Amino acid sequence: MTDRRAEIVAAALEVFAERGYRGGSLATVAERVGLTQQGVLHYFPSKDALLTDVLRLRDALDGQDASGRPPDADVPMGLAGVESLVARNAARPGLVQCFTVLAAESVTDQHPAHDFFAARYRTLRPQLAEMLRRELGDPGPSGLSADQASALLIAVMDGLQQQWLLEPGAVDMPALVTAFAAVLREDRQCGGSPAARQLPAG
Amino acid sequence: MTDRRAEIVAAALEVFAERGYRGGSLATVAERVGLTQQGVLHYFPSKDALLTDVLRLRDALDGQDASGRPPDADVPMGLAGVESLVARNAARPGLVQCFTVLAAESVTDQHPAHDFFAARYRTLRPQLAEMLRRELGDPGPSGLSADQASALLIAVMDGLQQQWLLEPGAVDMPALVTAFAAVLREDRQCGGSPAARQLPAG
DNA sequence: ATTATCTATAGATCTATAGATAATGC
DNA sequence: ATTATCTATAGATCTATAGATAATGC
Repeated sequence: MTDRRAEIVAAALEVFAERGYRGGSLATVAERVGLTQQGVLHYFPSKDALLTDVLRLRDALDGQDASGRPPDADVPMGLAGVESLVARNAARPGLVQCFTVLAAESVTDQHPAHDFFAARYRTLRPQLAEMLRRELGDPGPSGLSADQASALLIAVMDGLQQQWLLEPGAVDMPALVTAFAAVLREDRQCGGSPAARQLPAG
Repeated sequence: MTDRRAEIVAAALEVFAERGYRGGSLATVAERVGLTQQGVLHYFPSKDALLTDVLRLRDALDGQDASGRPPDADVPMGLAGVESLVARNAARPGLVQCFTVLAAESVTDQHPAHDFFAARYRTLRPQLAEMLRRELGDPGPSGLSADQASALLIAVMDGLQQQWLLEPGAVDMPALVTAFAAVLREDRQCGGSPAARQLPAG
């Protein structure tokens, strides 16, 4: 059954979040779904194959936006969509932890997720840059080029996750991403004096 | 000899960078310094103790600024100092990788570096915030509070490292950090029209 | 005496393969 | 027949302890 496979992938996502890929064992995954380690290997030919499906699941979950729209909708995510994605992630610490831990682990030697994450960032940077270009111009009101703003926005999201996972109460991820987005949009007073306020021409 | 200890710690930093803490073995560290695994354990009572010294070394290396000033100088690092630290780190991928990999791994269950990294961020955020408050005011010219700018600046540095480690040629860390710092300082045109440019009162 | 190393080894793991057994679906 | 699951087990690791041996420093 595909049910069983999905159950195993969900358990593996948890286990990899808690211990990383190298530190998480098939036996632990098996235990959570009430199987032996060999039972898990009936559904996946290897631990690597299981990881591949976990990464696929993560993408699928992330692709759904708040309204539950399918991941491959014709309308791509805007800056507001990024903000709402972060808000949603703040309620899914397990998913965030899995992503953060595996992404960092993937930079290590011969890690099976290396190509996945390299491709993900290589794709995501120009995609977000294109979105920013469309919404804010290039350079945007902040003075950053769309390419710069894209790399920085991704960095902000990843970096805040790291801090948030270590001390959830100390870091308000959605508020900080929104504050950063506001800086990119420059919707704030200009020059420090309220009287001097000028709205961008766009 | 303390020489030997330092040699072992340096090798361990490399190994943990390449494979993480859980994935890096004492045997690999030993091999690099021409000892057996038991020889390494003559100098460190456990793998954990070795990790503790690696984290200490990282702090020591980071504390030195470009001019080689000692880490506990009375004059704390300013925003320009952060920029030059990033520029220096861009030439030390091994050190950066060790930090990034261990920091992410430290959020996993019962990781021996958890408290180290939690304390590091808990300390660093208010320190950087205080620096930003002094240099840029609170809120700063970008409209961000010093606390927000501090968390975001740390996130930018950590997040860019992740992208840079996966594809070094695609991400110019120092330039991006400098661009972000420029946004915090708002040293760019205001409102889009050169004539309307206003310098902050500070 | 102390320090630096080594060999030997206990005791846990871990992944993956082989092959048995039971249940399900033609 | 195929699918799901288990037991058994090979073959690698890994950390840490015990205790031998050689070299160094009083």
